[in-house]
Amino acid sequence: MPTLPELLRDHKLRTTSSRSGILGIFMKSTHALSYSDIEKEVSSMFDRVTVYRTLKSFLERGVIHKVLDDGGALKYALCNEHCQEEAHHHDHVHFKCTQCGETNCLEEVEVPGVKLPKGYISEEVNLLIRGTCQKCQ
Amino acid sequence: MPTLPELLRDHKLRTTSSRSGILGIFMKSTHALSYSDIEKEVSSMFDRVTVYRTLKSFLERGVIHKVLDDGGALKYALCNEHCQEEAHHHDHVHFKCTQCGETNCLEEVEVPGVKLPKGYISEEVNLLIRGTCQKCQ
DNA sequence: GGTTACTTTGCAACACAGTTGCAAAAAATG
DNA sequence: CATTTTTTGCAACTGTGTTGCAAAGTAACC
Repeated sequence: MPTLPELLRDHKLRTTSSRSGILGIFMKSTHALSYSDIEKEVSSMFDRVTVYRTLKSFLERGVIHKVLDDGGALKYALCNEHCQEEAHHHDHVHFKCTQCGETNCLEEVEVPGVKLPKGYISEEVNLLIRGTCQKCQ
Repeated sequence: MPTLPELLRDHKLRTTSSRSGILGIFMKSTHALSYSDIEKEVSSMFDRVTVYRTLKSFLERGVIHKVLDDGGALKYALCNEHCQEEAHHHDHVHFKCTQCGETNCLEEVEVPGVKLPKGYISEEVNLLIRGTCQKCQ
């Protein structure tokens, strides 16, 4: 498991205070974060635009990936070993709790193979399950 | 297959020109529609707010369902027999073409069963596959 | 058909997500 | 430490989606 500055260097990103700050938030979070989740923690330190541009850099370099949401705002989560640059399979299973609103990446659950009609070529599979999580019962 | 006014009546919605107009657009479309797709066609007839409120009514009464999108705007599509009020299983497989941007409901493809870790209770499963469609190769 | 009750519409205004251009500040490189 | 390149902050903007309120429309009943 690489350290924070290593993670930035590995993805060819300069170390700046906003990148360290925002990456740190991702590293200590157990669930996917929306822009506003991040804003809340860093609004006094960095400009809105900087937060968005930092997220964009992280996405482009494969540090984080998008997590779909049903209607609400897009969320973001750290990539694990399985979705790094080389392997890059980017198939994800996410669980959104309708009670607490948290979205978790379910690493344990494997994406089931889907047989597409002929002519369709799959690049990325995203499975979003809505329901109730352990904490909220 | 019910007619347009029947469809409205079946879902306990009054017949108004905006509902007829917008439902008509859904009925003749082969793919999921975003708000702006609809806006383009009806902006001269109805106010923005009316379009949003019509979509909201359709969602609440089960005429249409949300179609997830990766980052872009949310889309909407007509419910078929499988996702009507009673049965209401609401599990969907959608395919978004990264070339043309169109999103289709894949009725033929069945949602694969997913084994969740204990404690998670599933209510709705949404599978979004990104890739290239038949038309765009 | 006309009156009443209730729903829907349009307008104005707002909240939030996300983007772009540009000049100033901060990194990396020699 | 000077130069090049990247990153940041500010202002301004686009787009999605919502809310309050008064006016218009729909349905239902006499």
